[in-house]
Amino acid sequence: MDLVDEQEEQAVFTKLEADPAQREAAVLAFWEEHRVFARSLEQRLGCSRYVFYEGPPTANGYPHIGHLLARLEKDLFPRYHTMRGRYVGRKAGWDCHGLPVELEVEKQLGISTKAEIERYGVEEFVAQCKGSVRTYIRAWEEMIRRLGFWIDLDHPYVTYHNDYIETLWWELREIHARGLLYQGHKILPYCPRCGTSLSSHEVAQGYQRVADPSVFVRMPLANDPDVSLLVWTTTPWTLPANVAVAVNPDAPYAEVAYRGERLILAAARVPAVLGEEVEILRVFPGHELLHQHYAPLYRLARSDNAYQVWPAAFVSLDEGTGIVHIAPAFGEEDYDLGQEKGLPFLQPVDRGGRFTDDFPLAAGVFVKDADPLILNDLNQRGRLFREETYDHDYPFCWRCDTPLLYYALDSWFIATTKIQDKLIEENEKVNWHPEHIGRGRFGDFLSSLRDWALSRDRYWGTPLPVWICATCGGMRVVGSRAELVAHALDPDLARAVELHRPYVDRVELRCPCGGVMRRVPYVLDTWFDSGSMHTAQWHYPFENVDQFKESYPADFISEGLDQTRGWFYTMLVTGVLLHGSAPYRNVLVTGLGLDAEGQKMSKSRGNVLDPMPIVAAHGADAVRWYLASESAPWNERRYDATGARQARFGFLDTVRNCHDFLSLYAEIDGFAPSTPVPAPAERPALDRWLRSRVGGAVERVTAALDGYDPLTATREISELVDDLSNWYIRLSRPRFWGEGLTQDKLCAYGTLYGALRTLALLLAPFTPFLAEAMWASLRMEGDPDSVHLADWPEPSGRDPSLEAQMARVRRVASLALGARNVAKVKVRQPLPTLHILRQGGDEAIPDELWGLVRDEVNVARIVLTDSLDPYRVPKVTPDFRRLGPLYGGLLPKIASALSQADPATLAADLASRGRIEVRVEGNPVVLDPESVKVEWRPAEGFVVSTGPEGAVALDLRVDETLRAEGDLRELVHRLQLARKEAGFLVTDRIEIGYDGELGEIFRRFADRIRDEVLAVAVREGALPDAEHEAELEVHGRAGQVWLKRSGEQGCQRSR
RNA sequence: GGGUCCGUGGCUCAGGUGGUUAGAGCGCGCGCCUGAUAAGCGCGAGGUCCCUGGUUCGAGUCCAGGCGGGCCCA
Repeated sequence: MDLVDEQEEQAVFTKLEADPAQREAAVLAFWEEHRVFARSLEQRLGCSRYVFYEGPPTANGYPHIGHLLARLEKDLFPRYHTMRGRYVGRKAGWDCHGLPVELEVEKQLGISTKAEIERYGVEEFVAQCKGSVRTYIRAWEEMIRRLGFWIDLDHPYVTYHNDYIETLWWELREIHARGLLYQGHKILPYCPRCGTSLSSHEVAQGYQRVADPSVFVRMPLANDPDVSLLVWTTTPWTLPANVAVAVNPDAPYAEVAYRGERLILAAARVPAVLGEEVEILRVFPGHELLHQHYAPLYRLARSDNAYQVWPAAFVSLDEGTGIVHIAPAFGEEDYDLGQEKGLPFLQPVDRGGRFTDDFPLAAGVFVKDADPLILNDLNQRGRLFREETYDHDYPFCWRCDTPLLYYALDSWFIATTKIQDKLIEENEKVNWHPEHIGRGRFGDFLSSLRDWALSRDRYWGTPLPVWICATCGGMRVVGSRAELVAHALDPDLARAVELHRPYVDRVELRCPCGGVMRRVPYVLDTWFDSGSMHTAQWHYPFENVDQFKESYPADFISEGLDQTRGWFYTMLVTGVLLHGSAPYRNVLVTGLGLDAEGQKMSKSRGNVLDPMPIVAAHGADAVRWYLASESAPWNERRYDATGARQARFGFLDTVRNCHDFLSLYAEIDGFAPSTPVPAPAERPALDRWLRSRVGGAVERVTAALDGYDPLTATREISELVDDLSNWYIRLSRPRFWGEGLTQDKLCAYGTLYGALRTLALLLAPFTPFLAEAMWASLRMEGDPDSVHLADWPEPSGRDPSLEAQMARVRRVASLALGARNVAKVKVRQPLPTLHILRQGGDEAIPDELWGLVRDEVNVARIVLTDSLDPYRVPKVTPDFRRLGPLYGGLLPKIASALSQADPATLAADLASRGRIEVRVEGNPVVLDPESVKVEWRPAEGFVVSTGPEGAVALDLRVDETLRAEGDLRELVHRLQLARKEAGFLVTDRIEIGYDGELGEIFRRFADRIRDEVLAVAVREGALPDAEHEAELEVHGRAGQVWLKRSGEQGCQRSR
């Protein structure tokens, strides 16, 4: 199927392919063959830009349905703004470096430690990383193409390419030039499995709730061993490295007697830790404890300075004992205190997280596994006071799930804290959707910034471009390939070298002092890669200076909520550092994907839903529409496979049916887009209404998309389609049935055609395939060959008062059909009158609109009335619960009196005088409205339907004329069914023979029957050569009919 | 412990600035229609709007507290 008529002849409407897979395959081929994406860009060259940045997928796993939502937004808005006349460049990108990729390769190779990687060979390992990345990129490309996500996959930025890395080097030299790059020895979260530190935004990805030990130990005072300091920790494995304890010097501490021993702890903590069963011996300020020595748990430190009490501001009185265990190697505050007080630094744990021989009790044991050994030992030695468990959140490695340890490490940092104010200021200019992310989650993060720990002790990443002189210690941050070559001992090597480990490590530089400089062994936090794409995607400043300048900052980015601390953050930092302003203006945050049980979808949990089978079954449009229309983008959502199914059958197929309805009749009538039709203002009210209705939808969809609210946009489109299908087309069907292109029919064609055209345009960003297929059918000469090359529609033809009147008329029709339903009277049976309770504005509604109700409800006339009381009767009964206590035994008599009184009078009195009076045993009884219940029942021969939006009464009294009319319609219906059973075409002319009691109807309505069922002859008696024969019964009158096709077939078609 | 979002019929979700009888789709039940027909339409059942207080003539909506869940941070 080719979507375009190559001869550029008058386009002819075609039924749309019903199978989504085939339809979309044809559209994809069309896009490919006619370079539609490229042309959608080319035709906007020179127009104002709408700048989009692609957040690069991490090429270390297959895409799942949770990734689709952000991808959809990233396609939808660029498509929309392209149609609005902007140039929306969309460079794809791939995030290729980092631990995740190394981890994948480790798994494939069946290894898990850095030592094994070294043995395997870094060169080969890095090559494997590259290969792994390519595999996943291909899978992503396939998904992106199939879903109709338009992004330039042929010219992506790739974070492992030399050019990309060169820009990153340039950035680091800039940062260094401003004095913001430094090397520090800090306590950092460290993954012992991966053998590297993590930055705060990485740590943020991996908190889990776990039960850890909560341990109290005794530290007997050196000068009074009968008294022990009570110390609390949740990490028993750090106790061997204890070198001090800290107290709050200004807080009161207590010495207490507890079960025969004497303990010291913060007075405020006594009740929580020791309960009631305690005797307070004395209370004294914390500073009295300062410099007291205590007996260590393990004497690993030899210094005299060890094992005494120090003051510290961070000591909390909200938990623990107010006496804090200090191990400088394992905590940031501990480390700082150690530096300040010159405490010994014990590090009995190696880089793999195992105790060293310095601590023989658990040498070689992973620290977390050593907890029981240590606790058991302390218990035996009488130092363990209490052991409990404690539920809290503890950070785990975001990729390999190993518990992180806090470790003193050498690392390179960017001093983000120095630009904190600027970051906050720039963030305030960003338009966040939803708004609360920007000030809440993200704003909070910015106000509690730490310096960015940039270096990683790994292999597959951007090499940190820092060379250090072995002789003088001098340092150079290399900012370009040229600079590398200029200072290299071997310039040829430097010119050709791949900017990766281990190759780049072989490049040595000459130091001004004459010494040799070697590169430090680190690679960068991979977030620095993706976070720099605003600049590095262009290889700026080495190339594309103009490109860069025209596309900074982005007008629009959209990624998942989990990128708050990831890409959103690192982009902001690098953008502000290098260019002095936020790199994006509008951020649309998408919610997380959960599985059907509400669990976060993630590769490690194994609960990911592969979108491709769903796409194969229901189509990309169905998945897209489902994602866009289900909920606000930022809501987290549970995915289930039925969503796309519903979108397909509930929405897309309705759209398709609307289109196919047009094409069916247009083919019969030979209507084409170029066929002249009456001007919109000349058309019937129904047509003018639809035009206004479409114009309103255009207005509202446009406003919603301008406000980054795709949910409202889809809702507007859904309602439009519903109105189109269930009101306009339904009511207009008879207009298409008659023969020939009458004026009215031309009006209907023109209107329906125009509505479908606009609908295709509105749908284009959301369901680009269906929109394209519709456009291929609907486009006229001079139109672009793709809907995606067309301009977004302008609202036109608005007539708000007509829309309001139509809304009113529809509600009346709905009430009336409800009434028929209650009365169980088929719509085929005409009824005499519909009485409508008058509302404000009803007088102004033209009869043309009421006529639609008349036809829809099948009544002879419509009457507006100020009261429905003539068509219903009240029934007044006492409120037994209320009156019982008052009247007791008299109540049944009151009830009987009420039932005998004239109900209409009672109701009228109640309404006009607010009370009613009945006589019971000769005495008057007065009842107020609260004492009675009034139920309304329809009067004999009527049915009344009321709702919040109005009320109608339907007269069910059918006279002989109407009865006969009903018979006719029933008979015609049966004959049409018989035609269909016989397998005749809709346009076939037939002959009919009849026999039996039915003859009465045939004789009375012979002409009308002929017209309705396209019969050329109707006569009594069997047709000898009948093609079809049927027994029929209409309202008790039985008979037989014979059908055959006549010679003059398909005259309508042949015209 | 802090921040933030969410908690509305069986399911998935809407419900600006508080205002009659709280909606939609799907599912379910009952019908209608039959020249869009492996389509179309209507009606109905089904809800303590998480809980408790408060403000108000009036609270799903505003305020406070709590409970449950998600995410993020300590």
